[in-house]
Amino acid sequence: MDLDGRKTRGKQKIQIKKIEDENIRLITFSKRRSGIYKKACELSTLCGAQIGIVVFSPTGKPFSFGQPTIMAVLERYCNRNISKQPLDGDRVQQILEAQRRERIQELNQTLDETLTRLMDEKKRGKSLAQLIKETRAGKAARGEVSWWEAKIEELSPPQLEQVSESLEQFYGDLTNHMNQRNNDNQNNNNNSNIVGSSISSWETLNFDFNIADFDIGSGGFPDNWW
Amino acid sequence: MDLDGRKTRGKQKIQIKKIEDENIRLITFSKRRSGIYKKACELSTLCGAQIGIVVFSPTGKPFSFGQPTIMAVLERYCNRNISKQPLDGDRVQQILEAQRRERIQELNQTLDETLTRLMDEKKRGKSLAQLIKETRAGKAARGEVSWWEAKIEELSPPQLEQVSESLEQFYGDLTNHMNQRNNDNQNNNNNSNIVGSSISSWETLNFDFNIADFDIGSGGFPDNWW
DNA sequence: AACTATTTATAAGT
DNA sequence: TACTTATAAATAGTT
Repeated sequence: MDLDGRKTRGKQKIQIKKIEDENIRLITFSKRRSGIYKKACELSTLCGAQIGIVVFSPTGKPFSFGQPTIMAVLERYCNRNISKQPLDGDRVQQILEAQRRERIQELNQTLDETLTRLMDEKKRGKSLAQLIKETRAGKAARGEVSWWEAKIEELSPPQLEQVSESLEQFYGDLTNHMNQRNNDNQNNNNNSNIVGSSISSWETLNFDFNIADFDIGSGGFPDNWW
Repeated sequence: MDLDGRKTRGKQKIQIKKIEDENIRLITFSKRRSGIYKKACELSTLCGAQIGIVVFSPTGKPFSFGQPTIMAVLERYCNRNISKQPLDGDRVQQILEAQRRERIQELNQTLDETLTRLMDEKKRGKSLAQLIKETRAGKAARGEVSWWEAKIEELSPPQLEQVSESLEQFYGDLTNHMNQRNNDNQNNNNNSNIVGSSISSWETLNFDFNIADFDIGSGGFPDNWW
């Protein structure tokens, strides 16, 4: 490495992708976590903003930063300012659970209705493929959006929200399905236990980018665009 | 202000203390919040770390960033806090966590690489449709699975978990992206206040069932086919 | 942890 | 809100 005179090569540009070397990864994690904390602290001071950060290391160890405290920020975020006790993860957890369940339940109902309608049509002898096409066409005609055909940039914020919710539902249902086949994941530390769902037998499900709509702007995209 | 020839004075050093001018404070908040999100995103990608950030603006508006989603991170964090689990089990837990994240990261890396390659090829004038088909064919030949073409029933539980996680990531990115465009959705009872994302240039993204794969077996399909 | 040469973030201006 | 510019700050690779 020809440094001709210089002591080091200084900071080198790196690609934003997973660091394969475990040692370097851990060091980088440490350095950058500190950097983010510092930025968070400055933001808080400069702007009088509360901020909370939770981060899990590559080995799964939890870290957090909070101004004034992580729990104060999380509780405020969860709309329960229980200003007395700054420590009650249980409470936060309960609120999160409740909110999520509510949302998922709503979404499942919507899905149920849609599918019930499809099944009714099916009994009248139409092919499913045809029905799905029609459903999609109908939605399009009414300006509605199905999560599987969202054109992100063209959507209004409310529509985006619909897409987002549908995706969440889809995710919840997938998780549910997964746990049906796989009833030995009783770890109490992850999000595997989502409510009962309308979906109980996906045959085959296939996603596909609609290529025509996937065009890229002239400027390329940043390192971390995904 | 004597700039003698220079167009601006560039970045000036500032004291880290509360910015009194309200306009500047708000602008600074916005810029620095974005900066922190970007750092968080990079940390996540580089190190395979989950990270969640909650921040309240000077005016009290909540914002958040999450990888894969703010809720997932907070739930994970809170679960850990409430379950003062056996300490020796803790170590095992960490290892399992780490392994799980490895798989997820691999999957996402594959997706990254695929999409990066697609973008590169696109610049060289090939149609994206053709390229994605080729990519999918290649993966199929190697027995690999992309989340957008998962055939649920054929997947092993670990694979299902990968798909699930990728979907969650996708959902998180979508939500982040969505709120980047939509910073006036302040309903404090849902996940609407998320901003900043790893995704910064989805032009248009489109999902589509691949109808051919969506066919039903000869005997029709069960009551609860979905 | 410390050191530097670079890259990256950003304050101020437009 | 987005872009520009010059400078301050963060950090990759190394010791």
